[in-house]
Amino acid sequence: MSSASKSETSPAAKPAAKRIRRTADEARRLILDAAEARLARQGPEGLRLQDIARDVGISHPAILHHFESREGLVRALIGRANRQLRDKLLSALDGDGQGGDTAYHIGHVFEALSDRGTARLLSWLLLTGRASGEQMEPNVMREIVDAIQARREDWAETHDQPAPDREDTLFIAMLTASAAFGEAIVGRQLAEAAGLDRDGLTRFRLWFAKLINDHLDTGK
Amino acid sequence: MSSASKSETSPAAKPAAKRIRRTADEARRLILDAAEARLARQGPEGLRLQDIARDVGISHPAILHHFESREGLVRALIGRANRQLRDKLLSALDGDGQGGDTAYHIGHVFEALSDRGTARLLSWLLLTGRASGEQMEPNVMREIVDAIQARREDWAETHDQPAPDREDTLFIAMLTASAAFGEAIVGRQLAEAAGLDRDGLTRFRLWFAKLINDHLDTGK
DNA sequence: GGCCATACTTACATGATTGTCAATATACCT
DNA sequence: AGGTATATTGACAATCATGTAAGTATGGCC
Repeated sequence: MSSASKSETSPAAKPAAKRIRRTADEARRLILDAAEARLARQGPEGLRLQDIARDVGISHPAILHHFESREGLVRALIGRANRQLRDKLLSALDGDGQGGDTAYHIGHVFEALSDRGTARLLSWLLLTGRASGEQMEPNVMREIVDAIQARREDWAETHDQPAPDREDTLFIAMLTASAAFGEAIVGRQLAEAAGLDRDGLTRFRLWFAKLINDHLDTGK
Repeated sequence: MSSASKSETSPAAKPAAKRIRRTADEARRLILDAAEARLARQGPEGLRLQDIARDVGISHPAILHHFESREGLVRALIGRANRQLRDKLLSALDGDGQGGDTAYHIGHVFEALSDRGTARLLSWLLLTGRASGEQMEPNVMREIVDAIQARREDWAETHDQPAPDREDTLFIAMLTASAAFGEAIVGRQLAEAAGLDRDGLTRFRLWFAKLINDHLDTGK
């Protein structure tokens, strides 16, 4: 009845002649990678210790050894995803090569957020009720808004325009974040349903950047 | 170690003196309601037959009796959510009291989509890999785009303007859908992280409607 | 009032999944 | 080389979730 799901036996492990021993960090990294991949592909229900272990090529107690419990693994996953997202976002904003092109940065933020893996991971966490909100991106969100706002104020000053409203900037950020998240989740289906071709999504992102750009120019 | 999750024993059922017997339809409805509530609150992992049964006040085999299997229940849930969303969207577009105010309709669509329950449910389905895309809203998406496009063309004609680009309309719809979905999932956290008060989200929606409106006026 | 269909229940079977434990092997250090 | 810390394993235990079977009670119908 189902096409392809459940256990998904990976044809990896064999009689396993010699035992491989990694450093703890390396092992943790591999496990988290595998877990993240499963999560992105199959959703929360695909997050089974046995499966992840098989993906990595180890036995499942090894995972418990490194993370104590399944919950521990999940928490580690949350932590790493948060850090990755944070880094991506901040570096997206750091790209200062483009002078005052705010929309350019918005585009980068959009891409950072709409990365399938990260967005889906975080979405799941939010849907599950984890990600208490404090550990989310409380400061990051503010940092980003501040960065964009600073840019807009610079631009306004050099062009002899009135200073932009801060809430307007905040809303731009929220829209970008929401849209990027949403796109990561329903984007494919939406595009498909609308009969949009492969690079339709690319055009969509450009269109969005332009929309924001126009708003920046006209709005104030 | 966890705040409040797991089984969440509802203090409902008691020695249950008399046995309640509902019509099959009524029973199915109650079960689906309970399942949907659990899903919205706890995510996929909260979708356990025992828990749902307890919520309704019945025993878990009763659920199996009505839906055959857990999968059957999930499918029924999908079907109902799709129908509900479809109805909401179409009725949002039917509100023809507002003449040619396209943004007004966009706002309604946004609200229909960003309903927490529905959006989270559908998100989970998409994340899980169900919702094959055919059963999604293939025609609905097109219907909506067509409806908006028709409106825009009417408006353009009466105002002696060039006809609007259809892809532009499509992108507006995609942005609205993505943003609404995203908002339903990360909206709270985002607003919280940004230090936005309770009706900040309302202002955000208005702001978005205005953004679209401006685009409609200026864009072409 | 008696009969029938069926919503519902209790008790049990089955399978899968997390977690524990003692034992083993490998990298590193002296 | 030998010793030690620990990454890793296989076998087992405990729990839990779905699903089955058989019997019970209730509403509708004649």
